[in-house]
Amino acid sequence: MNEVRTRFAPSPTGYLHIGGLRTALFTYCIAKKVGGKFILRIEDTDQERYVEGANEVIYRTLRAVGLNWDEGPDVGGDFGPYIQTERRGIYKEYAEKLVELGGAYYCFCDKERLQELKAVQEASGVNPMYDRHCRSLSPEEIKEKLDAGVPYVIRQKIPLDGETTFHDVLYGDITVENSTLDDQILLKTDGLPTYNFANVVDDHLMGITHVVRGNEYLASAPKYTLLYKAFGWEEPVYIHVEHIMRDKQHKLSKRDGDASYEDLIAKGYLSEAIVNYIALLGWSPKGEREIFSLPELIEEFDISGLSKSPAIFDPLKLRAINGEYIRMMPPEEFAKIAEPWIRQTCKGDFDIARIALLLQPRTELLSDIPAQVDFFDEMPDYDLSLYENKKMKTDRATSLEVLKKVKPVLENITDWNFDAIHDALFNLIGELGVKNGYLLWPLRVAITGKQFTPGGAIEAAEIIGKKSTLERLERSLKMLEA
RNA sequence: GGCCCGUUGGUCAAGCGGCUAAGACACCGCCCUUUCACGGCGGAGACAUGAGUUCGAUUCUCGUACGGGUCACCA
Repeated sequence: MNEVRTRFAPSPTGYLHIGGLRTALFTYCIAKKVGGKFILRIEDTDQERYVEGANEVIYRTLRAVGLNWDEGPDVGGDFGPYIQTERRGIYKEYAEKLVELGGAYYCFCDKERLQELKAVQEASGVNPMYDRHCRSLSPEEIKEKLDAGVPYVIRQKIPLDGETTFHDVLYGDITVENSTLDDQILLKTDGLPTYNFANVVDDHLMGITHVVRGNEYLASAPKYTLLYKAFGWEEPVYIHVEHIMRDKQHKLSKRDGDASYEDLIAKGYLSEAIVNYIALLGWSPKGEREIFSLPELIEEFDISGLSKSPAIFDPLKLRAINGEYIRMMPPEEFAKIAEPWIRQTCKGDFDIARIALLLQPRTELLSDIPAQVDFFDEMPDYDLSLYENKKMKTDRATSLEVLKKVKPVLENITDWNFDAIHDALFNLIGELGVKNGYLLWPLRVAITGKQFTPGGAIEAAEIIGKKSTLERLERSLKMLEA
């Protein structure tokens, strides 16, 4: 009856890929669904790839989406430290222990020898593998080299024959011949562990019960099983998830421009929509609903819904989900987040809340906004063909005629508001005995200069005000008369 | 190349031996409507392929094709 403990263990590269974020999300859900703990561990054993400030990117992103960790570098916990470089002594200790247990051995081969070996193997068409040169060194030889300070690594001692079965929740049992497994390096010359070793040690020491990780680790998984066996430790439950792809051939990568959470936010996607969408990539809920908040996701999440095949990232679907989230927002909240986007192309003194209200049902992506509101400040130049509309039965001549009649009606409105404009215009429509669109279509064109606008003629007139409406109308009238 | 894994409409996907093979996005049509959206209704579109097992295969087994992963003192 152990407590469920899961971890997200990113490397600080300064960039949180949405595939990684999705892994974190699944990991988080597994723990939270049963009231377990979610742990953050930084895997920074690669000194050469260290990036300044990268940890903050990870913290910031996870917090922004609501994946709060119970234990981690900055919040502490009983199983720390949670940054691998601060645990270096631990790995050395366990590597040496494994040597004693017979599961590992010292290796003094230098890189040159290894390189040569590899070259020869490749040339002869053999799979490159360490030739186990140091595996049979005598204790005396080892001691001698150690005392002499010869640089060394510690390698895993893979059984020479037999086979190893590794179990994954999604893939079931995967059995491989031990002879195909390399005596991989566990502890590097610099005293730091390799990923494969650090993972096993840390997961065990931190009491991790479930591991969700990318499919790229599936091939090395049997070596983990061997490591756990050699230590006499119990293996966690493993769940390997497939990659998020750009297309059938390529993984979604940094250079695609929308592979990271921050890229997406910059493009105007909502945090909640991103989380919701990526959850749906490679996982499917039981029912037909697909809009879930994070708490709902936790409730709904089930490992059995995970998929074994790669999923292509579809910006269009994300966009649609984003639109759903926008429509679900309280209008005031939408107005708040929309304002900076509106202000990009609409600087004038307008009723922003009113504009936001019109925008809300027609915005899927916040970055769509600027182009929608660029006519408020100033009417763009437009082509007179906009007046021609088959369905409204309008053309330049009918438009000119009707707009001439509209002008005095609008001039007579004293209290400029939606209802007043609406009533005045519909009065006129009644008098003329025409269809609404016959009058309203040309009017909208005349004062906005656009084919599509958020809202119709009345809304546009209301927002830009009486003075501007009449000026624009006058200008359009002149264009039509010319 | 060796080893491992995958393959249902354009995309995400449900399905777990018997179904007219769900649903969503995208697409098309209609309705609503002062444009565009929103909303509503409807439509087109899929089990990679060949054997085998079975009364019956999308579902199980094997082969083939295609795709991916992995073969580092990177994670």
